[in-house]
Amino acid sequence: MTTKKKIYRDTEQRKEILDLIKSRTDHLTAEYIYKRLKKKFRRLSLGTVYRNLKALKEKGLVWELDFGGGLSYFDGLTSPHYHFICNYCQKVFNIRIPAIKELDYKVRELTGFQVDFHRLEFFGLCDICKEKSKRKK
Amino acid sequence: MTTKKKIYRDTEQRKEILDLIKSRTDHLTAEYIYKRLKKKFRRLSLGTVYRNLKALKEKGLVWELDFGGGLSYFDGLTSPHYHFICNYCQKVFNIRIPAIKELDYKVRELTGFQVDFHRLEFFGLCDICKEKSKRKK
DNA sequence: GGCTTTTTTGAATTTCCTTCTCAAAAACTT
DNA sequence: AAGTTTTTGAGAAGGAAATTCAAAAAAGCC
Repeated sequence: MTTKKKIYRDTEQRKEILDLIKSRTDHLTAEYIYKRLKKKFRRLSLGTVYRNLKALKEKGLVWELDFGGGLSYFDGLTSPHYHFICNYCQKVFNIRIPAIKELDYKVRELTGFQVDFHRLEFFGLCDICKEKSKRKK
Repeated sequence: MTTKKKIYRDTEQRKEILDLIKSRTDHLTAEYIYKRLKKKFRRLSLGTVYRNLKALKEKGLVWELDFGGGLSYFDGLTSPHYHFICNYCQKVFNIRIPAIKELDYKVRELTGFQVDFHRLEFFGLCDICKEKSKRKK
């Protein structure tokens, strides 16, 4: 089984998708990216967006985030970090705590498994939604 | 906006789905539960399984786990705990470390958000798959 | 126990997100 | 510039979960 190295070509579409994701700190869905870039590439297709997101993910240039609910979000921040998801507005925020490697060691001790990495997501209310819910009471 | 309390009736199907999940420490998909119980209820439909899983989740009797990949797993262990997913066999294991509340406090300090809970998942190779990959080298 | 009301079921259909197919277009190679 | 391989757009296909609706089952009531 020889793993043939996949060669990626440079296309305008791929470049723009990456630029859009990297230009933002929030997290975009394929659908959103499609709608945004449709203005520039009038013949863009959704399939192309999905294909490129997959390619960019394979190259390690973006992260795919899946918090359940059947929707994927794409994150341009690819250094280890965690996420916060607002239970009210569903927005996703980057949490800049460096990855806590000790957690992996602990699980390795407990289970004997080979622990490579972990994912950590926080849930609650973001500052805006927190204010809103306060006013309602 | 008055939230009407949903009344759940006791049905054989619902009871058996819950019993099956609670009787196991591994994590079951809707499809698996359907196939298992189809033997007992010959006219069972997949829709019924999905409907009941949703109801049981709402009642807090089971957890729905979604690790990306578009498939949900159901967990009968509903006290706070973490998970380990084997990157090779895709099996999900319960990790019995008590929830680390300090993480939530830290994020609250950092962001000002209201942090209710977190989810923590570890990835790597389980003992069986670790052995297999060793032998292959 | 019967009778009424409300929920649940099975079966099929529908929705939603994502992947795939394939001919035409674009990007690399030499 | 010609040949080779990848990528594109458009639409079809896939797959998990949700939904629809008439019939069946459960709970409430007398």
